[in-house]
Amino acid sequence: MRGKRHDKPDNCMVEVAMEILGGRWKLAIVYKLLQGTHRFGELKREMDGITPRMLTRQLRELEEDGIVARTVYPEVPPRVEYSLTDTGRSLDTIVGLLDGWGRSYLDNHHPSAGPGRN
Amino acid sequence: MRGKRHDKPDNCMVEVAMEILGGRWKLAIVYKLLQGTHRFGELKREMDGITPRMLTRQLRELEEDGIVARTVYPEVPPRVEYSLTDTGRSLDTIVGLLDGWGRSYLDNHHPSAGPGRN
DNA sequence: CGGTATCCCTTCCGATACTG
DNA sequence: CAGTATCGGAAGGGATACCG
Repeated sequence: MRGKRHDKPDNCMVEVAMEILGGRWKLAIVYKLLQGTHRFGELKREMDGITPRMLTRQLRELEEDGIVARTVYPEVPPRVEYSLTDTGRSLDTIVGLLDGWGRSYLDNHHPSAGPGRN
Repeated sequence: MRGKRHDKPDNCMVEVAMEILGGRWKLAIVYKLLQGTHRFGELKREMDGITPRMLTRQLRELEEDGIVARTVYPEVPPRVEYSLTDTGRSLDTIVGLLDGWGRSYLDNHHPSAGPGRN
């Protein structure tokens, strides 16, 4: 999903969004940060199963793409806070709709009976 | 993005949507099909650079996930038409917003000057 | 606390050639 | 026309251990 950076002379710009948000934990992070600023450790604790390596990587990529802002406080012990940029906050509606869509998807395809190729 | 099928007892269902829509060509396909039913060859011609193998795979996965409906007409030469299910059409708003977001993202991060880690 | 470094496996996905 | 078969590279991402 990465590698070809947003070079889409295409008709449809959906893929641009996907290149930026397509990572395994990207939207989950944005979702958390929509609720407010978080420290590294907070995110790590609240995102079930993520390794520090992955959290760092995804945060750095979101930062480079202008979605997340990283603030380092020169204290001991170190404190680093992550928040959304304006661009990041502009994902509010979309993330909300995706969350709702996923929710109702799990309903309609009632997980009790659903096979779900696995 | 695939493999762990929609098993998210989590707080946020965004990842469910991502597992379904996260493929390289998935949303581009949905985007096309939102404009109406298409035949295999039509999609292939209109989606720049996609190989038949990839088109088949992504269509099949979308079908298994209940997004796309596949209709085979027993004719010679063969004709197969792809359209969206109700679930697929329910992505209309989201796809539109993602498209708009990608578009304005490319603007704000004016591609003329933007470095874009590559 | 907030990360890195290393290793390695899996999945994705593109190229190419072939088929009913 | 609408696919399949096979191959192989590359990116994504998890486990574990260590660092300033």
